[in-house]
Amino acid sequence: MVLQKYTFAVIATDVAIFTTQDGELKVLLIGMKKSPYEGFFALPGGLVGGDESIDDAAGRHLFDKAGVRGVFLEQLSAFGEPDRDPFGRVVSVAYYALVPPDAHRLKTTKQYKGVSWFSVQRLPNLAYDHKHILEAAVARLRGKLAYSNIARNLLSREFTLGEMQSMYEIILGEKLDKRNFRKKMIGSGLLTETKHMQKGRANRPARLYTFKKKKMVFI
Amino acid sequence: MVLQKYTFAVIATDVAIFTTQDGELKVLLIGMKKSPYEGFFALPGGLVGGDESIDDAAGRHLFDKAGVRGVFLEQLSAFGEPDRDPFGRVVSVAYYALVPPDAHRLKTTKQYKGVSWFSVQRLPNLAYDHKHILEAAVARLRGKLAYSNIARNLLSREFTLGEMQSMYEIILGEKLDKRNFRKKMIGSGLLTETKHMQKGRANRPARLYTFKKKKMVFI
DNA sequence: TCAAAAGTGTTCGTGCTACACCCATGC
DNA sequence: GCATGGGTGTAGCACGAACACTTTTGA
Repeated sequence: MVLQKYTFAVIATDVAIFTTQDGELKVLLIGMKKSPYEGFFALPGGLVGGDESIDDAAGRHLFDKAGVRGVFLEQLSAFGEPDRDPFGRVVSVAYYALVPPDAHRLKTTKQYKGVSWFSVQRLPNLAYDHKHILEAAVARLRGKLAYSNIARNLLSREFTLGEMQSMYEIILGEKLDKRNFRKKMIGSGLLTETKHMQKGRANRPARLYTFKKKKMVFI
Repeated sequence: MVLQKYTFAVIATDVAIFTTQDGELKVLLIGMKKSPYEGFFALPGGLVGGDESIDDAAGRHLFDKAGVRGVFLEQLSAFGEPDRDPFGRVVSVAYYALVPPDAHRLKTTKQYKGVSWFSVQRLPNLAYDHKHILEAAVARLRGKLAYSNIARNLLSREFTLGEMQSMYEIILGEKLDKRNFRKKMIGSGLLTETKHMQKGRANRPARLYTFKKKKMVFI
């Protein structure tokens, strides 16, 4: 059990950025070009600056890659197997972020070339231990949905109960009963009914709701 | 937002080791002798070796300081504020561990000089950001108690339902109803009734129970 | 008029809560 | 015999689950 006096490591953050789109839970991935991972995809992330907190670094990488700020961002776990990165000893502190579906215009802009959304059901090959990280992130998200209101971070400012329900169904991977869902959500006291109605759809217009408070509430 | 190409940091682990004793939740702390923290106490921990995973390092420090192996040990979070350690850039990956009350004989042995248990209700001054880490650990423990069976890791192999209930009360910080608690625990199917009875106490002997399975079950 | 999603109540079972008294032992 | 913790049942309530039809719009 002999140790060198000090072992230094590079500190990185990787961020699993989730959104819902087309009835699926999607995560942002970046195509890699460098050996030994050409053709693989990776979670956005990068190094932590020398005078920067890890949280700040995660927020910075989130903004650089997804162009969003001020969204839900929470630490998942640190990943530090000695051989997780062929480059050398890199400890990654993983985060997950939730962005509403109307915030990601990134697919069209040039800055985000090589960046795209993938359904978590159909993932490409992932570099490093990112498959492992992503599985942990999805599990955490699914678990937290049950007893918190983090779901709000995946919805637009105004949303219909139908949209909200389908978002829950996407993440949980199961169908929910419409009447029970509406009863529970309206009864939770976290939503405000607006005066606006959804428009321009070939069906009865749905009422739009907003969340009451900015801050997170754990139900 | 200019970054040096690589920023290196020292990787450490800190472990909040909990047990229950004398009706209180206790945590293991080490008295410090070196400036600028002489007179302060710190969570046991230390550096991660160059070829060692962070999990392994946490287990090693747990064994070195508390003399126990194979107990519950789970990562809490990484703490990486740039100024959290006056020594330099040290990123700490914090863990929490649960040890049964009959496993800690350490107070008497010489090897563990300067190491002692403190009630989480009456903490001494803590070095670094260890107050912050410890608060996070207690909150996690309290939260997990509600929906998992991690409590088993704080009990001896055979235990009475009274001991179990008082352990829950210690951690949750509230009184529980005896009949409801017993009903719920027996009904959970996680316990096995043994043929042994508690002995040598000035009251009616209590039946001893064990846990059914080795592996963790989330109820 | 048709397709599509919105909207709406009731019943049943389960699980949580509150609550008080007798029992077995050591001293 | 007394102090101490062990051991037991029931009633009320809240909550979740199951379940089907009418309404409103655009095409």
